[in-house]
Amino acid sequence: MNKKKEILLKIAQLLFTEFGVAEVSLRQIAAEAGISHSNLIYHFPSKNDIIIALHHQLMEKAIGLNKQVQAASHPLQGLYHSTKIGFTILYEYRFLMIDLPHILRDNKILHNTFLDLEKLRADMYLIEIQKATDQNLMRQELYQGEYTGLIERIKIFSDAWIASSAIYDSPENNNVIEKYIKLFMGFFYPYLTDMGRSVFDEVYFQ
Amino acid sequence: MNKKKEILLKIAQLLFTEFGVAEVSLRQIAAEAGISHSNLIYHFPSKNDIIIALHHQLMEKAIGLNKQVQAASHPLQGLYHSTKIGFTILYEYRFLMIDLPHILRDNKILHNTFLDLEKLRADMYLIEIQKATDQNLMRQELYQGEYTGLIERIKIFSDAWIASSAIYDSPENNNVIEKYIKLFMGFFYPYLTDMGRSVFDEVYFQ
DNA sequence: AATAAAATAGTACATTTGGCCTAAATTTAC
DNA sequence: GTAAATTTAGGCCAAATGTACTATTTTATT
Repeated sequence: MNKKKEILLKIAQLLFTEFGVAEVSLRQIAAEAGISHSNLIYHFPSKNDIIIALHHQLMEKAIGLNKQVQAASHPLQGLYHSTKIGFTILYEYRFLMIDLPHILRDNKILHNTFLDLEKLRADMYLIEIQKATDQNLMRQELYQGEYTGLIERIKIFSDAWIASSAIYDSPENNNVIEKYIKLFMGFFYPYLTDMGRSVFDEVYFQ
Repeated sequence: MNKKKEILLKIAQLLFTEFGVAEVSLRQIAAEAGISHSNLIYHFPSKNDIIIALHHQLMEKAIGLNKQVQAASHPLQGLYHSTKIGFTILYEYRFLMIDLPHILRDNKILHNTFLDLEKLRADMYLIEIQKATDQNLMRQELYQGEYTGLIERIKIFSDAWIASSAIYDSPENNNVIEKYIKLFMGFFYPYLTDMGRSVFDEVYFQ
């Protein structure tokens, strides 16, 4: 990726975050970058191209940083750390999440990428939960599909917390990430065994 | 409310649902209604006025229909029925939920109305949970603020399931409401006592 | 240094959109 | 039946936006 393009993307990202994707025009981005409208178009023919490039950046970061947390001592710790990192990265690119339904509607490629990624994540959660039940950290299902349902709820939460934050949290609040990580971890608590809870407390309150 | 205005609102609602609020212009709505652009503006000076009117309709319906479920025999039943009705109404006006962050950002009045309503709902949930623990249908909190966290997650889910559905579910799927009601009810299951679970199964699988 | 490629700016155009004003038509009220 | 009001339509304007084309400047390559 070109140095110049990265600067332009950074500016676009900041504007999108502050005003929303729909409210920012290519001309505004160009003005903010101190270049001409035509020049911006030379680099990114349309707003969609900018969004795709930013989305690509996000994916790269997510993959890169996730490698650091492969070796977790137990499932709950891995869950906690990958959540923390994932949420932090996502928050940087929160304009994507706030506009998610629109962006994906307008963009078949991103939509498919997104669906693939979500599928991977769902599988990952299923494996982690499986590990946790094997190690007697989480209890067995009380009914068929209980944990599948949990994962569905988790997915919705993961996609939605940023939009929710935009509605409920004041812009000055800079503890939002912690707040939503805590809420996220709360999803698992009622499924934990006694042993699971003591491990959980240990991980969570280091 | 004027008869003519109601027709116009219905048309706007359908267009918003199909294409999204941002993508529909006043001229399109007017064209669809078979009237002139100026005439539509005579009734609704701006798109915002249409959105506010539709939001008002939604509130009226929600209040009206909720009166029918005041007398529930026990907390879980009340929760289930009010969820069912609430979700059904909300789905009719799903364009509001899909665009929620944008609409509320552009509209201080709606934003405040929304926050007030969410506060009421949170209180309602707290009361229902209190009732359920008193009647030994739900267990006591395992830690301070456990149920407050649950309610927060429930709120996010309630605000987000429609947007999530727009991403994950195919448009032909007309069982989405049932799907998300089921997921919603799953929030409570791990907190239920043995007695609570038998009551739950009774309510849920009538 | 010369030449090709890449980057930048300027301009112009068509389209869309919200807003505004005026005039005609229709309905309502007396 | 007539006057007043409400409702409707048409036209016009200004701003914004995406898009395309051309010309100039800068950078890279040899």
